[in-house]
Amino acid sequence: MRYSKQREAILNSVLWSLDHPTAEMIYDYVKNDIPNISLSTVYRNLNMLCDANQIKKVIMPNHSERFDKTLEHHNHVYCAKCHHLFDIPSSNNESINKLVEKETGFHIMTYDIVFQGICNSCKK
Amino acid sequence: MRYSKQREAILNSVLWSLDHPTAEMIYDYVKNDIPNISLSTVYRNLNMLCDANQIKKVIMPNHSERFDKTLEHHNHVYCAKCHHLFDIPSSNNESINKLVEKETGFHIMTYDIVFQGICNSCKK
DNA sequence: GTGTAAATAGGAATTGTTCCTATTTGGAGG
DNA sequence: CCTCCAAATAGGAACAATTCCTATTTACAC
Repeated sequence: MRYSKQREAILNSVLWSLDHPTAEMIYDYVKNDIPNISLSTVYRNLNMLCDANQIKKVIMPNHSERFDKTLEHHNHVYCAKCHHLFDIPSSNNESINKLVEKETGFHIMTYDIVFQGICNSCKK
Repeated sequence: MRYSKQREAILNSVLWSLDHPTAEMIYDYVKNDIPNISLSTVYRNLNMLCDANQIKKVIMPNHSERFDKTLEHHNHVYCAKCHHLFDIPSSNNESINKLVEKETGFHIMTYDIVFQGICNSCKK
């Protein structure tokens, strides 16, 4: 993978983000540095960085995909009100994979859990 | 909700299905009975039937949504090779909700788990 | 420097889903 | 049985998210 300043900026915007940005958010942010970057460049590089295991894609049912700098497998909880996505550090990934493998006979490659609810600050 | 033969056919196609059909699959199937049914009618009715708790929508990260005749909350395992989606009957939904509520302070409304891997028959 | 494969910009195309509007239909009340 | 009207439909346009296409630019090996 050859160097490009676009990809560097895209990677940095994910690494520096305190959130789980969408491609659109990354696009808007990187445009400050590289005003004529194109959205397809953002998508292409996000996917390349995922393939290269430098970032992770977070599945978001019925919403656009989000990107995550945290590489370890973990789950997320999504606030139906403020639309923020929060991490849940998870411990026993191996065992849940094994459990499902035993139940189904599948070879499990990956899994994702997205909880949905109302977050603490939205409850008030 | 007033009767319509379109909705009846759509509901039946989900109830009779041995799979987790997509809207497109249901559309193709129902067209046998009602050749000039429109895809928007299929989508509208699938959503109405979900709202009326007669069927369930299954979230499918990066794929089109699927529909399920089984109303109890349960998880799914998706074969990355043959693209079939299988049920995993799950038992302790309450406890996993409570656990996440304790960890995050959220009020959890719902959650979905989709495992991905290679199914038994695709392994061969 | 030069050549070339890889990367980009910009926009078109695709996919999945929802929305819009004129027309049709279920079914309640006469 | 009719009549009426709100609800449902067909058909296609619109939309949102993402991927694809192509001519141009760029990183970097030699």
